[in-house]
Amino acid sequence: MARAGLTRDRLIRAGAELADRVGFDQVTLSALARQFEVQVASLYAHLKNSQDLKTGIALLALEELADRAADAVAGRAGKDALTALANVYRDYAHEHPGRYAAAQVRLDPETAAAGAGVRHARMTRAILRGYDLTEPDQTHAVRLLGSVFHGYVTLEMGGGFSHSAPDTQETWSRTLDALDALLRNWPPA
Amino acid sequence: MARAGLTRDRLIRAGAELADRVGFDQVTLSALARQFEVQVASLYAHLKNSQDLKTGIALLALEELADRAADAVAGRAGKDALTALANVYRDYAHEHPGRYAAAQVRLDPETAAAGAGVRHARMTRAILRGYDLTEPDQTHAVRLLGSVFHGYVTLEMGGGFSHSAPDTQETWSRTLDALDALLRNWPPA
DNA sequence: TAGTTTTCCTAAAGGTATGAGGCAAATGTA
DNA sequence: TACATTTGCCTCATACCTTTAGGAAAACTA
Repeated sequence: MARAGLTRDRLIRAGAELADRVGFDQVTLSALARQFEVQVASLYAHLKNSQDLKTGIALLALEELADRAADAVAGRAGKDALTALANVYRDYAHEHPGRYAAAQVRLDPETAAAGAGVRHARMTRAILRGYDLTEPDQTHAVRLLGSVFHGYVTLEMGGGFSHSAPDTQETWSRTLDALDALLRNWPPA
Repeated sequence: MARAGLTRDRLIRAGAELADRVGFDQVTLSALARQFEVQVASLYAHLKNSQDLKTGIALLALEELADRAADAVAGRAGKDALTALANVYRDYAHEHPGRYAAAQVRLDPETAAAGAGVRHARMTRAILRGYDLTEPDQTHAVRLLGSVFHGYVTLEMGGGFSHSAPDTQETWSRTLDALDALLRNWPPA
C-alpha cells in the first residue's frame, strides 16, 4: 500500500485550508483523514489528538498574521502604520475566516507564550511610537486597538453589521480616522 | 415511570447554566439528559435538535443582556450612560461566560431579527443622543462601540491581556474615558 | 370511564475520537 | 544484495454524541 506522505506540518496546513473552506468548528480528524484517503487512526502518529490539530492551526494562523503585520508596518508610521496594521487583520480574516477563527482559541499560557502572540503585541506597540503616549497609557492604547480590531472584524464577519445602511467599508475607514484622532488626543487621567 | 417535567424553556435554561459551568462548547444533549435523568431521545420532543438548543441559549442570553442594558441606560445620559452600558456587557460576560459565548453564535437572519439583537443596536444608539453626532457618523459610532465592547470583553476573558502590568480594570476605565473623549470630539469626514 | 394527547422509553444507525497491536514499506547496515 | 530496524499506515475495538422510528404509560378531555 502506497504511503500518503503524512506529516504533522502537512496535516496542519491541510487542516487550515479545510477550516477556511468549511469553518473551523467543522475541522475534524475524520474529515482530514478522508481528504488524505487514510484511516483516522493513522493521524495519531503525527498528531497527539484532535485538540493538537486545532492548536496547531491556531499557531500557524498567528504566525502568518504576524508575518503580514511585520511587513505592513515596516517603513510606516503614524496613521499610515495604523491603517496598514488594521487592514492586515481585517483582510486576513476575510481571506482566511477559518484560520482567523482558529487564532481566537484559548491557548494555555506556555503555548501562547511560545507562539507569535507576543509579536502581535509588540507590533501594536510599535505603531504607538508615532503618537505621544507614555506608560501606562501606551498599554491601555494597545489593548484598545486590539479590542477594536478584533471586535470589528468579528462582528463584521458574524453579520452583526449586515442590515447596513452605510456600508462596512465606510465605517471601517471612519473608525480608523477616529482611532487616529483619539491617539493624537489621548485624554489625560 | 415518573415524569421529569421537561419543557423547552426548562431545558434551555438548564443548558444555559450548563454552559456557564462547563463552557458553551461542552453543552450537549447527552449532558442535559443526564442532568434530568432522562434518555437523550426524550429531549427531541422539546427540542428540534442540538442546534436548536444552542440557538435557544443564544436568544436567551441576548434577551437577558438587553434587559440589563435597558435597565442600565434608563435615566442616564452621556458618559454616565456609556459607562453603564459598557459595564453591563462586561459584567454579564464575567458572570455568565457560557451564555456570553452563546450570544456570539451566528444566527440566520430571520432568527436574529426576531431576537433581541435590534434592541441592542437601539440602546447603543440611544446613548449617542448625549453626544453631538448625526448620520452617518452615528451609525459608525454605534459600530465602533459595539466593536470595542465585544472585542475588549472577548480578549480579556480569553486571557489576551493576561500578562497584565496595568490591571484590566484600569484599562477598562481608561478605555471608557477615551471613548467618551472620542465621541465628544468625533473627527469630521 | 374511554379516547386522545403528551411524555418518556427502547432500539438502532451513523459520525467522531482515541487506544492497542500488527504488517509492510522505507531506510539503514553488512 | 540480503538482512535488520524503524516508521507509516492499517485493522480492530471502545466509547461518546446525535438523530430517527415506533411503542407504552401517564395525564388531560369529554
